[in-house]
Order: sequence, then structure tokens, then C-alpha cells
Amino acid sequence: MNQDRTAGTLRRLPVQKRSAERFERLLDACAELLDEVGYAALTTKEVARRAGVPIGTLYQFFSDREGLIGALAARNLEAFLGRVAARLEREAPDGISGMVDVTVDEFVAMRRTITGFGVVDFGAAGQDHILEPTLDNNTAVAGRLRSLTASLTGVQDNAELEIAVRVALECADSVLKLAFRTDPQGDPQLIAECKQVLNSYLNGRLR
Amino acid sequence: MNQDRTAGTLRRLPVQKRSAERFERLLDACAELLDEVGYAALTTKEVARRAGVPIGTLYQFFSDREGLIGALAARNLEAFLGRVAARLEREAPDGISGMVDVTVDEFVAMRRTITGFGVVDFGAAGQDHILEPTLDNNTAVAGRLRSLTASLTGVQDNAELEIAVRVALECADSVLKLAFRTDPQGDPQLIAECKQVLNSYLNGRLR
DNA sequence: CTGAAACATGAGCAAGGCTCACGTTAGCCC
DNA sequence: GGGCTAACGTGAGCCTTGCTCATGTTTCAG
Repeated sequence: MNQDRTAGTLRRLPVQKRSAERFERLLDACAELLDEVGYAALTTKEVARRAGVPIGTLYQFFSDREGLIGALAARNLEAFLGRVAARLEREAPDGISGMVDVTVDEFVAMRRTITGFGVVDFGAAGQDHILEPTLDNNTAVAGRLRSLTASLTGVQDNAELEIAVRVALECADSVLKLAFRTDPQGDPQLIAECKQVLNSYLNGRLR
Repeated sequence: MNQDRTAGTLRRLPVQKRSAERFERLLDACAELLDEVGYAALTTKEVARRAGVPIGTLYQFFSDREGLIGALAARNLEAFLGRVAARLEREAPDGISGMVDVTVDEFVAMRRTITGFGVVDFGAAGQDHILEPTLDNNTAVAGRLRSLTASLTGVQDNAELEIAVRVALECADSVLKLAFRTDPQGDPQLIAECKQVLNSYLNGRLR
């Protein structure tokens, strides 16, 4: 379907200070524009203009439009995992229900505060394989979440857990998207429903 | 975000025979191309070329590219609801679990046999409001499914049911997408997981 | 037969993604 | 300091795509 190995990837990472700043400014401008005009109407020219960077420089870093958006998704993912890990270590919730609460709440908090998070979160709609070339986005996320989960609860980290986490993640992602489509602040009832779906599934599933 | 009232809609329905055939051919060509090159790479020129129709004629019917894809999604939705309704009437399953089985199985069957269904099903990724201008796609689907559900089981058709069906639909859609990303024929274990998610949620939720 | 509505057409315009050939700067080694 | 290499910077413009529109043709009810 897509044979180009460089599609949707990074081309060069900034190593000097000035270009590192430009790199970040490009991602910030991209996030802003996603919020303002949406995924389909985002243009690389406008991203570059807002970041105060010539268009050629944008393409020094990102192989294409998808690569730009993918890099933003990767930044979001790192921020999310960092926040979840920090809270889990601090609060050390017991049991699945506590983990679900923390994870969902943190996702909701980011949706409310991080520019552009609502449009791409960890990978824009229909765009896969941008976080890791061979993996599905949510599978990559699931892998990272699984390590956290297994190390903090008593649950065995095996194939069963892998599947359960992937399935749970898909559900959480989609129900929370619904919650935020319904209400820009995130419909509280739907957020609660999300937790209920995860709890009833995971409690029945993981012994 | 998008103020254009005609965006993503139909412009004119064919009334004469020849243009009705062209309309269908355009949708068929669109479905084929979606399977071959994917959502992002689909061009209206190629759709028109394959359907043997000049580009101007395509735009007589569809207001834009999204309108074309939206019309395909609408055709898919009608086919799906027709099939589910037919099977439910014929088999009259008792209880939630039976309904879930029929609905999921029918979705899976369509994924396997209907060209383009895997890419757009009832609304392409990130593209909402194409089935009904004011509603979310899955909300529109949920509304139609809800009538079927309430009339065939004893469950009260109220606000509670509405929310449960919408949430269940989001989960089913996303887990099944995962199942087909993992395996082009639909990973059997993930299809089973999908049913388990729905059953554990709905059984706990509806009385 | 006739008028109006439906239908048909494709050159071309506006806009966006991305390139490339050439110029500049940073920082390391002697 | 001088010199060298890799990293960095630049934007006019090519190519493709979405979509329009001016003009002509066909269908069909009354």
C-alpha cells in the first residue's frame, strides 16, 4: 500500500541549539493549527510560517506532512507515559480499578490542556505506523503501558496481558474521543462509562 | 471549524437512469481505490477515470471528496443495518449476548466481503458528520441500532440505552479495526475479545 | 412540440506538498 | 588563528490535486 520507507518519518534530528528550537516551534505551530483548522486543512506552509521557519527547513526534519504530525504524536506519547508513570509511582494504586482511574484521568487532563492533543493524541486518525515503523500506534502505546502495569500490580506480564491491554486501550481511546466530541470539556458521564467498560472487561479478563 | 454548509454532502441525486448508474459506478470505483491505495492517496480524478465518468460529473453529485466518501459510508451503513435487521428477525436471539453475536458477526462478514469497507465502514477516520450533518457518524448508527435493539429485546428504549449503545458501538468499531489490522481476515481471538468487552459492559449496564 | 429541468464536459485555475541547487554557520583539530 | 567538514538555511518554483464554470445536449411532462 505504501512502499516508501521514508514516508511519515523523521529525516534528521536537530543537533545544534538553534535548530532544536526550530524543531520544537514547528511542533508547537503544528499543534496549534490542528486545533484551529483540523487535520485535513493543516498545511505545511502555514505551519512553517507560524513557526517563523522557511518551508525548506521543515522538510529538513520531517520527511513529509505525516512525519510532522507523527513527531507531534510521539511527543504527546512521551509526555503521557511520563505523567502516568509519575502518578503511578507516587500514588501506587492497588488493583486494576485504581490503575484505570489514574490512566483515564491523566488522558482527560491532557486532552483539556495540551494543544492539538484532541486531534492527534498518539496518532492521527487513519495514520498508523508513525510512532514505530512496523507497529500499530496503539500497539506501541500498549507495549509501554504494559511494562508499567505489570511492574506496579501483581499481574503476570504475558501474552494474555498484552492482548487485554491492547483491547482496553482501543476502547478507552474511542470512548474518550466520543466524550470529547460530545462536550469540549469531556462529557463526565461518558468518562465514567469509559472507566466502567475498562473495569468490567479487565476485571473479568485478568482473573 | 468548518462553516461551509455544503461540505461533505451530496449536491444532487440522480433521477434519470443513466446518471443513477454513473452514481453507483462512482461509489464502486471509490471503494476499489480505497482498498488499493488507502484513504489519503485517493484522488477524485482517478475515481472518475475508473468509473468512466468525466470529472465534472462527479462534482455534479458530490460536493467534494468527503461527500463522495460519505456517500459510500452511507451506502455501507444501509447495507449493514439491512443485514443485521434481517438476521435479527429471522433468528430472534434472546438476550444481549445473542444480539452482540449477530451484530459483530455481520460486521465481520462485511469487512471480509465488501470492497472498501475496511477503510471507511460508516465514516472514514477523522471524518465526522458525513452521514447526518448535525450528528456524529457513530451516533447516527447508534440511533438506528437502538431502534432495532429495543424492539427485539425487552429493554426499555430510554436515555440509558442510548448511551450504552453509543459506547458499545465505539468499542466494537475500534476493537474490530484492531482485529483487522492484526490479521486481514480478522484475528479470531480479537473478535472474541470484542464480544467479551461488549457482553461484560452491556450485561453489567442494562439492568 | 416545446420549454424547462436534468444532465454532460474538460480545459484550466488556485492551492498545496515537496524539491533542489546553492549559500552560510558551527565547532573541532592542528 | 586557520582550515575543514558536517550541519544548517533558503525560497522560487515544479508537479499534482481539488474543484469550477461556461457552454452545450438530452429527457420528458403537458
